[in-house]
Amino acid sequence: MARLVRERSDIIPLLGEVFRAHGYEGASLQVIGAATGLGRGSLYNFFPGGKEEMAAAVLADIDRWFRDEIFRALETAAASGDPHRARAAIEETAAAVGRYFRGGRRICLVGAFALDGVRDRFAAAVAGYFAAWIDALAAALGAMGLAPGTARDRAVTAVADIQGALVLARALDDPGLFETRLRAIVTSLTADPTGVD
Amino acid sequence: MARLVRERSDIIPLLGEVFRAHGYEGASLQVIGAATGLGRGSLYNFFPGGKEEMAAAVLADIDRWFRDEIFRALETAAASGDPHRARAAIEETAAAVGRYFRGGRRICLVGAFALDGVRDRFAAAVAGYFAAWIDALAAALGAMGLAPGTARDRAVTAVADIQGALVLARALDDPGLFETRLRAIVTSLTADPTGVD
DNA sequence: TCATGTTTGTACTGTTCGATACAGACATTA
DNA sequence: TAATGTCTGTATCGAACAGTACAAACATGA
Repeated sequence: MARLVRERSDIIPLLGEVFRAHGYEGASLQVIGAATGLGRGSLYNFFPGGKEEMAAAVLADIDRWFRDEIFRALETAAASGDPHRARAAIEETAAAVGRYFRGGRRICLVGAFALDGVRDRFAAAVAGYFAAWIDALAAALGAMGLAPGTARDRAVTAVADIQGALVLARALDDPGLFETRLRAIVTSLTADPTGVD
Repeated sequence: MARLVRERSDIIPLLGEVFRAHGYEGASLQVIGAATGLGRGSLYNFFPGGKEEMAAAVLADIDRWFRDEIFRALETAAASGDPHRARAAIEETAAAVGRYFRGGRRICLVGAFALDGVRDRFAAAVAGYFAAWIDALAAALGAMGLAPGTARDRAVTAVADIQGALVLARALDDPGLFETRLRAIVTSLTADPTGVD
């Protein structure tokens, strides 16, 4: 049993950047090979299911990262029942999200897939990612004292607005727009949650 | 000079729906042919530049529609200097935008292209579309009494948020989410603009 | 050093891609 | 009806596509 010279997990982030740069259909095996430094043989060794398995692995990796770094922190803070911890978690995870998207220079691959023609093929992964994000954020907002319905509405709004900021920042080629918007989104999310604070 | 049996302009909306459904790369000439009922010969007769010219024509058509139906109404109302006309124009054009996007069942092709790998090829058209939208909306908000900087910030926010609502509605396969968000966006846009109203 | 199973590059498969060539069908004008 | 120029379907092109086959190269454990 020889040890793996290169780990499958080392390749997935590279694949993610390739799909971000070229889209699913635009990321040919030639492009993927050039970006990863792997030949077809290696790629099919790691991903027998071909490009579809590569994209699924990338989506799963993104999902795992957000669960570990964002959603869990929000839910842990929410479970504590401490409004201040919940608020702090929202602010800290928002900063982490800002770093993840490279201050607007990186798009959300899940959002891009949602608008792409391949949406149907990955519909479950796409929907699950956003649903988990909304659930985690709503839990934290609930711990801050908001009514469940209000918390959910605000969570949906915040997640949607982040996506919109990424779209517009990319469209106008203005990453700063994303950072400005992200700050405003967090501010409106954490400011005066109960109306009586 | 024989009369055109089929107009080029009749085909462009069909092309738009094909690109929406399959993405740029995913919309092969075979798919395009099936959707339009035209053979390769006809398609290249109307669009000698091939698929890239088709997509450019679609983007130009979308741009023209928004200029005619949305931006002009906003700017005309803004030019009147009447705050009530400006506010009414914002509400009316928002309703028109909602109808355009079929209540969240239709994506924004320009936004989708912004996130796609073909972004660079159509960067000017994509940026121009959103810049014009922001300018028109900012003008109307200015006529409502907002300071230029505030008006622009709110316009950027509204346009971004609409895009985000479209992304999330698509991702969660929940068109109603778009309609709810659109109403909220308009409300926050037109409510208490000056802070002293 | 040898045996074992994994990883890798190369060559190749059939298919589909965007694009072209072109002859015939067509509507309109003369 | 004949001439004219536009439109359209089919056949076909070379290139690129996703995916397969397979033998050499490799790291490891014995």
